Amino acid sequence: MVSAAEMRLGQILNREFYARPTVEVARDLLGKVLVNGVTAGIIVETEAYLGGEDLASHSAHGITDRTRVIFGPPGHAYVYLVYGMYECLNLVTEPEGRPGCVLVRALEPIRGIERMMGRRPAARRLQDLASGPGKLTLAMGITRAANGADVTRGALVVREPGKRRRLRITVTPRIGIRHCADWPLRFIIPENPYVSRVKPALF
DNA sequence: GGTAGGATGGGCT
DNA sequence: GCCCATCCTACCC
Repeated sequence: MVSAAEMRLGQILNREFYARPTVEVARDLLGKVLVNGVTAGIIVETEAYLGGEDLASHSAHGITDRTRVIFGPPGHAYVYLVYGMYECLNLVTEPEGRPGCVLVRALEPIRGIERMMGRRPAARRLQDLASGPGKLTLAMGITRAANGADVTRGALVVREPGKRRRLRITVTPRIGIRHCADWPLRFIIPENPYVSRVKPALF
């Protein structure tokens, strides 16, 4: 899926990138490269979690110890535990004070693949390494220790790919939620085999 | 190919 | 006490 030339990485996404409407950031993160230490993967699936009427968002009931990061400055990681077992990585969006974040749901692994496989013994194929929010954090070694971390510097960052490419993007409802279950807030690179699962396109 | 059910613990009412 | 932004295994076509 990815040529050797494309594995060369570009600039780290800066805070301005994240300080925008959540939906724009979610779309624009597709094709970018998530890096944590020696491991890296191309982001192929994201979901936007908004403020306001979006009751699926953790921020929907206001600021708590857990949700404080989502209201904080953009360009930071929000990592939480789901179902008592798995951790999910979000990137905080919008100007400081406004809630919003993007759930990173799937990656096409490009660097540190051996390392990722060691962390994901259940994965039988490359396609299963990081094709889901819980799988991705396991493979990349991202834990709640990274909650609140600045993703514009340090070990955990997002970079431009070496070669920019025009992407086809499909919009679908978000996965695994009860509230606002039909809102068009999931973004995928449709032909990419590392997407977590197929769901009918809306547009 | 497909899905039902269980593991497991924090957050919040 | 209930609700989960999930994943894996077993089992069934």
